[in-house]
Amino acid sequence: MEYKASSETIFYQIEKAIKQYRVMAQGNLNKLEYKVTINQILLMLQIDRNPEISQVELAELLFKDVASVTRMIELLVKRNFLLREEDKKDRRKKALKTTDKGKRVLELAIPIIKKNREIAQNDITEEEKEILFKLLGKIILNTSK
Amino acid sequence: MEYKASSETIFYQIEKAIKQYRVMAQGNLNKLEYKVTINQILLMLQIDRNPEISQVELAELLFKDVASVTRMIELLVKRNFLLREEDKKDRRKKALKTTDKGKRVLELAIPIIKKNREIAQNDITEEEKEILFKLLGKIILNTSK
DNA sequence: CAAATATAATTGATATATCAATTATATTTA
DNA sequence: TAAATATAATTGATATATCAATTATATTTG
Repeated sequence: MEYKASSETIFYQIEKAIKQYRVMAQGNLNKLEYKVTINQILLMLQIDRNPEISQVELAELLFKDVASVTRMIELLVKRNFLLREEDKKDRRKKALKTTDKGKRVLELAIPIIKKNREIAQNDITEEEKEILFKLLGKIILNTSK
Repeated sequence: MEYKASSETIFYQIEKAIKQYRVMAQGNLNKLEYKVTINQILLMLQIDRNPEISQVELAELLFKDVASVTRMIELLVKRNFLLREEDKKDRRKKALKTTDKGKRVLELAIPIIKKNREIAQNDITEEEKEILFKLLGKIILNTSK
C-alpha cells in the first residue's frame, strides 16, 4: 500500500515541534527550586486568576481529562500548592485556591514560561505568527466533530 | 505579573490542533474490529517497513521514551501483532517483525490514517502546507538543544 | 588483551491519559 | 413535588510518559 512517509506530513512536524517545545520548556522550569511541571503551573495559573473555575472547565482549557485534573489537583493539594474545599453554592463542585506557596512558585515560573515562548518564537514575525495561528485554526475546524 | 493569555499563543493553538487531531483520528480508528491506537499502528508500520530498526530508533521516530517503546512492544507481542526475538548480529538488540495479524490490521488501518490526514488538511493548499511546515521548522530549530 | 566506556533494552517508581463506572448533588420534567 | 435527567467530581483499571537505575553485550582505549 502506497503511503506517505510520516515524517513528511504536517502532523509529524506539529508533533515534533510541540514535543521539542515541551522538553525545552520543562528543562528551563527544572532550574527552579520547586519540582513542578509546565502543566502544573498552567493549572495553578488558571485557578489563581479565576478561583471560581470548575475542574471540568480546567480540563477543557488544558486539553485534559477530568480524571487527570482530579489527580493533578490531588497532588498539588498534598504538596501544599493548592487548597481544595467544598463549594458553598454548588456542593458538587470544589472551591480551589492557590496557597502562598503556590503563588510563590507561580511568580517564579511565569517569567520562565514567557522566556520559553520567546525562545521558541525567535525570528518568527508577527505576520508569520498570524498565518501559523490561522492555518492551525483550519485544522482545528476540520477536526472538530 | 502581566502575562499573555495562553489561549492567544501559537503554542496553545498547536496543542489544540494536535489534541483534536488525535481524538478525531483515534475515533475513526476505533471503527476497526481490532482495538488499537494510532501510536501502535505507527509503531508497527515502522517495523513492518524496516525490520532492522532498533527500539532506540523507534523511540526517536515516534517521539517517545525507549521505556515506553519497550512496553508498547510488549503489549503488541502479547496480543500477537508483533514477534520479538534476539538479534543474531547484535545480541543487545531485539529483532522485531509484524505477524500476519499485525500485517492485517495495518492493511485496514492505513487507509483510515490517510483519510484522517485528508480530513484534517481539508481546504489547506499545498502552498499553505509548505508555509506551515516551514514555520514549525523554525520552532523546531529554536527549541533544539 | 583487559579495563573502561558506550549502547540497547529492560525494570521500577511515580505521574498522567483514557475510558468506564460510581457517587453526590442540581436541575428539569411529568 | 417526585421521578427522571444532567452535571461535577471521584475512583478503578490499564496504558503511556518520564526519569533513574540496572543488565547484558559491544566497542574503544590504554
